[in-house]
Amino acid sequence: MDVDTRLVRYFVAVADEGSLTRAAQRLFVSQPALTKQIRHLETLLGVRLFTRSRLGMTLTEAGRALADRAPALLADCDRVLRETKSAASRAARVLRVGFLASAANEATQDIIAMFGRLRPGWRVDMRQAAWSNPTAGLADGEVDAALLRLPFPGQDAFRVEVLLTEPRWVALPSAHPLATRDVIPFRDLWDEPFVAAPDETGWWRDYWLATDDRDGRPPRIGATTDHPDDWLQAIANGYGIALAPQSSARFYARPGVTYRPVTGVSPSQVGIAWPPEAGANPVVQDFVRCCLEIRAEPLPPADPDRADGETLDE
Amino acid sequence: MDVDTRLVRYFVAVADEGSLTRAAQRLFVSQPALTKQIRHLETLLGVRLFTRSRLGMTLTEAGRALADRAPALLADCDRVLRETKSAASRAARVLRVGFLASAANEATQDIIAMFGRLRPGWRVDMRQAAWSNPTAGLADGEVDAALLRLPFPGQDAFRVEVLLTEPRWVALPSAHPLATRDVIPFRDLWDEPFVAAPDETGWWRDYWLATDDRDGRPPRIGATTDHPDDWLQAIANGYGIALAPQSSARFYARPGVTYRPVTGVSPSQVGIAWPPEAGANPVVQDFVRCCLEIRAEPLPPADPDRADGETLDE
DNA sequence: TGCGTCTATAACCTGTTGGAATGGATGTCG
DNA sequence: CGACATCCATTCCAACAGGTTATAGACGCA
Repeated sequence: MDVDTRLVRYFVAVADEGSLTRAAQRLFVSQPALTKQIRHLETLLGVRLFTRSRLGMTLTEAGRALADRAPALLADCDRVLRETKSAASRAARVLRVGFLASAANEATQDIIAMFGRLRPGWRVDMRQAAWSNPTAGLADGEVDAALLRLPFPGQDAFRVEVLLTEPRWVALPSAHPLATRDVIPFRDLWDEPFVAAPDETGWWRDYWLATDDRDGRPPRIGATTDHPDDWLQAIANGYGIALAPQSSARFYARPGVTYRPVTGVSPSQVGIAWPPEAGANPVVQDFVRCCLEIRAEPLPPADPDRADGETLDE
Repeated sequence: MDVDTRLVRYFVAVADEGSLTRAAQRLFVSQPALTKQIRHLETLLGVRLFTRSRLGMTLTEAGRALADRAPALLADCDRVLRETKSAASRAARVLRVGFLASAANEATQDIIAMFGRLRPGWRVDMRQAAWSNPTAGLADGEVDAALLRLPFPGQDAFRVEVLLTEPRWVALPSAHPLATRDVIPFRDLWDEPFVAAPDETGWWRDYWLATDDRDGRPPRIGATTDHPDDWLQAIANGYGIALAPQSSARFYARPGVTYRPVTGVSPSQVGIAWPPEAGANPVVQDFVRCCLEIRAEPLPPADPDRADGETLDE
């Protein structure tokens, strides 16, 4: 009795949504494909999992039994695969650290340097992730730890420590009328077109559109990008504006793009996250400890440009 | 990151056997197919799981990590699917009981009758299994409990109670020279061709060939069958002889087939088995209780033919 | 009556799986 | 030393499974 975990994930999506159509778009497959797969799962088990109606798909008792147990099963599955990949990198003495562009900053090199002293012989492999991968590879075991903007989707399944908190600013085309203002209230930006992250990032996309701070009215989308370079390009080209952490003003400075402080949006946080099972991995623990130490007492700046910007968290 | 459980099972087999070739025949696939699948799993994970050599396949550290965790994962998977199927039959008020032909006997009807009084409204669905399915569907959740000959492959994963112990006899073509003897020492049968269960039953096949009682010399196979009817037919046709529980002499009497007691082979046991998770299912518990009650005090025989044969266990 | 919202079905394309045959490297035994 | 056994890898081919688009059918609602 072999069941592809994909089938189970499909099942969970349909059970969650109560509808093939909606589940299909959440999974980025066509509705007929989902129909077939769910039927396939049912014949595989010899059990009817849903009762169909015009209103959608309702779980049968058997379906309910599976829906109750499947998420834990899938999580176990993911954990085992993560542990396997982690064992491989451990054997090679490589610590894989994922990061979203906006989550790395000046402190990162200090962290790596400190880790290097703590664990000579180990190599840190920093992997930048696209925004469509909001856990930077943590979820599928591609990395042992990740520097992320908080919150991130699925955060509850991981261990997280906050490293810093900083205000969100806005990035505008330099020619934009508001670019001359010193500080911009967010509500003045409600009707501006935004450069957004791809749909499939869900939560992440909404966070950077600040949908919570718009008083319910929907954002206008001027462009969608998946990478910092495209993002800057889109803003410079005037396709739209975007919120960004304050530190982007230094890291992603570019002619044609101007950054300005914004009032009326909550600040953003950077955190270090690692999978729960890495609690048993002393190397990951050491890396996390480096992050926390650097947070507590940043190394003395080698360069005066270094010390501006972040507000330490605590 | 979706991995078919089939891939994991393949991996476990190769890890166990330390060889693609041997694992392939255990899995009843060709060796090239296995080669491809293992490579596929490796590229899927982005991790080398084995180091290849002329001596076979050796686990890498990552492979060891996976091999340590995979069996539990697969067991969880099977359990969840079993529970799903079980929920379905429970909702329909059906108790599914599997049995191997030779494990059902006169007591079975008494058990069902007793269960019927204990659980009115419930239906017992008795499902005879082929010998190629030595757990009678217990392993893949097709049944809630099973009447089996002991021991059976994978027995440790289930709860088992012994119901009766009876000697093994031999079934011969009536025209066979030995058919005139009252009792036959097993060693007189060592060189006879046997009608055996299919290869893939492994343990089960060996048990009924009594390979343990042959002093190391290999059995001769005259024919292979997967079902009682074929089995009787093969014996009647003279393709070979076979060991069988004493009670077969009554249940599988047929012109052209003669049963005789045999000395020098261990007796056979019948047991009731159920999955550990069914401990939470009172209906399964009731059925097991019926089995044990009938074992302890068989109902008074309605027919004089009924009481011969079995030796009660304890 | 026409529209929107569901699921089911049909026709089609492609990638993957599995089988048989074969190759190549390496030991082993007479 | 040569024949043979034992591994894994490769190639070629047939079958199938999974995906897509387009469309049908059922139903409630304005």
